[in-house]
Formats: sequence, structure tokens, C-alpha cells
Amino acid sequence: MALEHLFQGSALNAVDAKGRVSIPAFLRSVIERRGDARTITLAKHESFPCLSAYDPAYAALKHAKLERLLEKEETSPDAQLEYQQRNLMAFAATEEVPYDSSGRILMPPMMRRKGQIGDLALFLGTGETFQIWNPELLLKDPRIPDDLKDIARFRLEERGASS
Amino acid sequence: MALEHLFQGSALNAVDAKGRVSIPAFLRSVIERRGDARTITLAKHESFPCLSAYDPAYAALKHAKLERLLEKEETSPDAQLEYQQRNLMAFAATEEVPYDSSGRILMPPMMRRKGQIGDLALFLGTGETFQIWNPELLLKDPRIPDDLKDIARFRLEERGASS
DNA sequence: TAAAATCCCATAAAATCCCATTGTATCCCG
DNA sequence: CGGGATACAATGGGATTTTATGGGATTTTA
Repeated sequence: MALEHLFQGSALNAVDAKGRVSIPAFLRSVIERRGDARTITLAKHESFPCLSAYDPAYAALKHAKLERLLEKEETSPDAQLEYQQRNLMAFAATEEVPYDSSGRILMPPMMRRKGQIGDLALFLGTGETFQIWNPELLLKDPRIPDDLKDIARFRLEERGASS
Repeated sequence: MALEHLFQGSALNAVDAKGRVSIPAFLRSVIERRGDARTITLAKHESFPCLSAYDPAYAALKHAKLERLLEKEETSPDAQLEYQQRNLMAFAATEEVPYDSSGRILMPPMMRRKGQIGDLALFLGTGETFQIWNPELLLKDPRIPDDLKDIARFRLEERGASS
């Protein structure tokens, strides 16, 4: 049970005055190969100070996985609670946004706050999903491998910003 | 679980003003026998100052291996972080590029920098994957066997460059 | 009816396609 | 077996298309 097309690569895009951001074309192409949707859902990442993003096909997969987990251990009362909590996080704590014909989404203010995204958004493919970072926060995080920070620095340079 | 067709051989190709490079035909034929894709993914080699390259079939294999590792040790919290890090390196720190009908890719500027590739790219088959070197860096590296350096020198002469 | 979201158009840079050339390896046939 | 004919690989250059992005106009929503 795996998705055939995986997200990979990195890009640094601008968030404009209206809060719009282009989703990099190479990520959109994966979304559109996985299904026929043109939306992404956003969530606070569970361990990093960034956003986690994915497409409807992945969301469905994740939901099915939760269901199966529940069926397997449904006797335990703890399992019930955990299932409720996970379900809340997976659906209530996320936002689904469409991207327009030019590939841009309007970053919802709440998510923008949760992910601490400023006027630059660093997109990182991570296989089944992708992440959206404030590049400065990534550079500060001790858990991020140096090689990846080099990439973030390169993307910043490429764009003219220093750091 | 091993791949049936292996990359082998060497070639020295030019990187043109637009950043385009021909992928040697004998490497492309392996890619196309492994699957029906016409793309390669590029990554910084983990120990040599060059790029590591492979096809989607190999990438899928590698991903499946990572997933299995996670399932085995998913209880530990350290394991979670390690998984996140590996995933970032495997996907965010790589770039997938298609080659066109004439067998050329556009070498992404970031990879070109990471691999320190100038206007000559030395391709070396290494079985499951292949490597792309700046030939001068290969000649300088003390870890590279002399016989292989001879091959690099031969490829350079063949092309007219001395060294 | 304001504010916010969406649509539409414009643009510059970058990526991609298409065609042409050249050298080399392979084929074919007398 | 020779020698031209053919096919393919690598590469250059121009034309075309896609991407990321800004800004104005229009529509929706509260």
C-alpha cells in the first residue's frame, strides 16, 4: 500500500501582499498524477515548526489507515480515545485550499501563523507529503541535517536574500 | 531484491551554456529497461565530491526499504526523528529531472554547485546507481584507484583537453 | 457595503521543444 | 571485404511554452 508518485525536491517561493503563494510546479505535477484534484490540505507539522501539506489522495489513504488501526484494537478504551484524537487532528485541525489556474493558493491566515510563515515559503518534498517552512526557522533548528540547511541557504542566495 | 539491469561504463560529456548535458546512451538504455520512465534523480554523493544519480525504479526500492525500517522500530521516539531526517535527505535533498528526446537533462543549478560540475561531466556506472563527476576533482581524490584515474585521463584526451 | 477571495491579464525569466550539424558506429550490397 | 549509405549519438542555437509573480478588476461573503 504505497503511493506511486512521490514528492521530492525543494523550492523557495514568495508570499505576496495578498497572502498568495505559488505551489512549485514539480509538486503540483505529483498531485495531479495521484488524482484529478487541484487542492492541497495544510496542517501544522507534528514535530517540526512548519506546515505539512498533502493532496486528497494521501488524505484518503491516511484515513483508511486510521480506520484499520481502530478495528484492530477496538477492544481497548485507550485505543478509542486515541482514535478520536487522531481523527480530530487529521480533519478538524487541517484546512483544504484549492490552487488556481496559475498554481497559487491563498495561504489561510491561521496556517500562516501556525507555520510561522513570513514572506518566503520553503517547499520540501518528503515522499508521501511535503513541508512548507519559514526558511529562517529551518536554519535555526538543530534537528535539521546540515546538508539540508545548505540547500536552504542556496535557495535563499539564488533569490538574492543573504543569510 | 536486486535490480536486474546494472549501470556500467564511463563517458565524458559537455555541459553547454544553458546547463544542458547528454546522459550517455548506455546509461539511458539501462534506465529504460528498468522501467518506462525517462527521468533521473540527482543527489549529492554521501562521501565523494560528486553527484549520485539513479532512476525511479531504484528510488522506489530505496523508499520501500526506509518504510520497512520505520515499521520495525516505530515505538522509539528517536526512531521517529531519525525517520524524519532520512526522509528529508532522501526526498528534499534530491531533484528529479526528465531527459528530453535527445537524451539531455538540464542540470539544476543547485546540483551543479553541490557536485562542483563545470563544463565537463564524467559519468561512471556503479551498478545500481551511477555517478557524475567533475573530472578534475576525481583526478585529485586520493581515494580513487589509479586505474580509474587512467580512464578519466583517457576520456579527457579523447576530447582534446590535456591534464 | 466593506473586506476578503477570486479571476483576469501582463511580464520577465527560465525551461522546453524543435531543427540543424557533425562525427562515429553500423549496415548492406556489390 | 571495401566503401559508401544509414542510423544514432552528442551538441549548438533559435523559437516557443511554462513558471513564478505583480497588479487591477470583479465577485463573493459576512
